[in-house]
Amino acid sequence: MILEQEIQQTKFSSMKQKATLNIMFTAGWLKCNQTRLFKAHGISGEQYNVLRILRGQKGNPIGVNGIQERMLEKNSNASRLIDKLKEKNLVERAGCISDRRSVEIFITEAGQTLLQQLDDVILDQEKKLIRLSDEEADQLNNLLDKLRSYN
Amino acid sequence: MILEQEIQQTKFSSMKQKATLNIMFTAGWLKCNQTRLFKAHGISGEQYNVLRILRGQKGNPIGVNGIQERMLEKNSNASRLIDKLKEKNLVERAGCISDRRSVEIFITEAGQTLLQQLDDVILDQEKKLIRLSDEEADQLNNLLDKLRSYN
DNA sequence: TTACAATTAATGTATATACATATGTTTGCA
DNA sequence: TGCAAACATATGTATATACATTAATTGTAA
Repeated sequence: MILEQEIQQTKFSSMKQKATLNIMFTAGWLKCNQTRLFKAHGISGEQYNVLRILRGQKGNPIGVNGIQERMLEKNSNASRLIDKLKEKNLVERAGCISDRRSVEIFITEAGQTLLQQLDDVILDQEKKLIRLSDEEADQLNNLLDKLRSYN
Repeated sequence: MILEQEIQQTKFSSMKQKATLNIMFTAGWLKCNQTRLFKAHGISGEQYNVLRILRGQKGNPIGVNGIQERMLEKNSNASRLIDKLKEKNLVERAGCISDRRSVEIFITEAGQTLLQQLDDVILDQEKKLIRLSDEEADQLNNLLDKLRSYN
């Protein structure tokens, strides 16, 4: 369905306004679809995001701040998300010796295992959900990058 | 900045995965920028969204369900958002006579005034924020619509 | 007409976002 | 050295999202 039908709005003040709504609507749609998958595995979308960031570190230490910077939602609260993940034994905290303000976070074996289980499921869902060719997806990526090209 | 720099991730499992992250990241970025504007006027982004839907009705009655359907975030909670708007006298509720389960929601004069104040500010911000030509914005809209073209 | 499913909205609970503030630690510079 | 500013993280509060459940009303089929 085109955006007009989805949100039942026929006119937009500008092409940019329509693009704004379209991006937000599509993001909500994607998130909604993914949430169900994550939930089935006992974590939330943002918790998954944190786990992926930690895996991407390949064992290199990263602090709460570093995680926050890499997150999709900049205003999320890494500190509390890490708490939740620790309760489930998916991550570990370790005080940093060289800077005692900082806390280093690592993904546990259990965390790695969970991510591995999710990898295929997520890719599969994305493949089904996103009705674009690789070429079109690439175009879309370029347009989004350009959209945000503040200086 | 391109997505890779923004979220400091260099490799993606697929073009579609990258597009997913890019859409979510860009939506978060747009939302974050708009939130500040709304806050300055005492409402939240989703409250603004509800007000816009009501204005779009041009006086035609719409129930809580109808609003929910038109919202960008399908899992939001229109009932409670309307509560908040009512507290600020931006909307009114009226019991529906033909169906006593239903409640009809209308935007008040104060709500209209607030929207009018916000209209220009929002458009202006979008104009500054979104670094695309109208043609590119149109392309983006088409790609997003196609992306979601489930049957 | 009654019984039951469908609907409409409200509410309850857990989690997340948005933003301000607090606490402890480090750094830079007078 | 001493002290203010900057920094890293945690916490507090209000709002929103995600989803299940409740309560009232309506539609419908036996």
